Order: sequence, then structure tokens, then C-alpha cells
Amino acid sequence: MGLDTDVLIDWFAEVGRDLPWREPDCSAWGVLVSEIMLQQTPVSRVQPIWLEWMARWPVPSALAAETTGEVVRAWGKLGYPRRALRLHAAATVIAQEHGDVVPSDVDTLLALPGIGAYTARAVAAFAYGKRAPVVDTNVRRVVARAVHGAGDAGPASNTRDMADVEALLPAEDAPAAKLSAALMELGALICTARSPKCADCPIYAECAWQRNGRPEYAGPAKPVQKFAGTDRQVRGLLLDVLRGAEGPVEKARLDLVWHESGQRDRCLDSLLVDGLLEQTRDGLFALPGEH
DNA sequence: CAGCCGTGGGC
DNA sequence: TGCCCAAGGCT
Repeated sequence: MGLDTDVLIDWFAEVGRDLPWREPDCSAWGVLVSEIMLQQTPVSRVQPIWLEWMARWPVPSALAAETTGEVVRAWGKLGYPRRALRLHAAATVIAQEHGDVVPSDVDTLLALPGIGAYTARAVAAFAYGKRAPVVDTNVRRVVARAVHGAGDAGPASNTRDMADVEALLPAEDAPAAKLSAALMELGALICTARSPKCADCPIYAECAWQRNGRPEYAGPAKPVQKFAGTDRQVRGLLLDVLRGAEGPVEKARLDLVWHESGQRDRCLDSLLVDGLLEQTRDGLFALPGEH
């Protein structure tokens, strides 16, 4: 027995959050920016930054005209700052090759930097109302429980996961796009990773996980990412100095953020390689384009 | 494909 | 408190 898509769509219309990028007049550019920012970053932290960006860079060409350093600075502490570089690069391609219009075609979107299987389909569905299997961590969890009766989703398998969701989508574009948003919202608000709120679930009666007696997750243990002491932490500390500085800084200033010089220098070098930092002629360090 | 890439909040 | 988690993508 399949899920009741009408119930989910109605539930979303009733209790879905009023997020600014869901407003009917939000541009496709606004949707794209939100999707990139929301990759691995919670809604509550994205929202204020997204509002700033939309006021400052309302079209792709406006962002493209900015230095990458300024974009990285405006990215603030959303995390994974390479996303800011990729978004800037995507905006440049959109401005130069697509007439400043965010593409609506999945394959064209996939060709843009920073846009993968999820984001391409999310933009097609949420900005353009298209039917496309939108598979994120929320949707994978909802499908694992409600459809497959498992306690949680196992390791991601792009092909299989998209086929699962594809089978749930209504034939028509508009309801399919609404269902995609509803599945994500259900995973975010009700069918959460920890302590799911099953009493409030609109598809409780059809849920295969309930029918199975709510079995524990039985798949392989998920790899846990360390953070303390990793290059990721050190890179974050280094970049944070530059975000807070007016202009270029001396290396001695950067040396203060981490005790181990080998790791520190390796991280500094990797930031230069990534294009998140630049070195000035006189050996100072700066955000790219800001010297 | 496994591992890496930031940051902060909740339990 | 430490651990888990959050609208992924890239190599």
C-alpha cells in the first residue's frame, strides 16, 4: 500500500513553515541560494543570511560582480565556505551563459558548480514546479520508515533512492513538486532522526514502520565524523581571523589560532589552494580580491 | 565509494 | 559533557 500523497500535500499546505524562499514571489535565484546554504546547515542559521543576500544580490549577475573574498565574508559562519565559492562560480555561469536566468532543466543545473543530484532537482521542483525525485536526508528517512518499514535509512544509494521516490510522485508536475516539499517537511518536523513525533504524523495509519512494530535501525553503523583537532577545525579558525579582519593580516596573527605548526601550515596552504585565501605581494594573507 | 569539507545547537 | 545531527557535493 502506497502513501496517501493527497494527505501529505494537504498536511504541508496546513502546517508547512512559512520560509521566505517558499514565498510565491521568491525568484528561482532565491531558491537556488537557499538550497546551497541549506546543504548541511540548519534553517535557523540560514534564514538571516539568506535575507541579507537577497537584498544585496537580487540576481546572479550581482553576486558574480562581487569579489570572492566579499562573498566568503558575507557567507559568515554558515560553514563549508567552499559552497560560497561554488555559488559565486555558478552565478557567473548563469549570468554569462544563461542570460542571468537560473536554468530549469535538471541536466543543465547539474553542470553548475556546487549543484549535485539533490540541489538540481530541488531547484527544478521548488523554483519551477517540476516533477523530479528530490532526495535529501529527510526524504531518505521518511521513505525508509513509511515505505520500507525500517528504523532509519541505510547508506545512500543515489540511483536506488531516487527510484524509490520517483515511484511515489504523482504524474503531474504541480502535485509532484508539492509532494516533494511535503516529504522533506515531514522529515524535518515530524519524522525526525531522534524522537520522531509519530502522534502528529499525517500518515501514521499507513506507515510501514509502525506496522512492523517500530524496529530499531539494523543497518551498518554510520561513520561518525570527528571535528575537534581536525583540519576542518583549523581551517575554520584560520578563515575566521580573515573574516573578522579589515584587511590583510600577518602570518604571526594566524599562528595564534593553532598550536601545532605543521597542521597549521598545511591548513593555511590548503585554503590558498582552494581559493579561500590569497597571499599578497608582501607576504600578508587576505580574503581573495581584498588587497 | 569512503573520506573530507565548518559550525552550532540539542539532548 | 560528548555525541549526534543538520535541505550535500566533490574527489
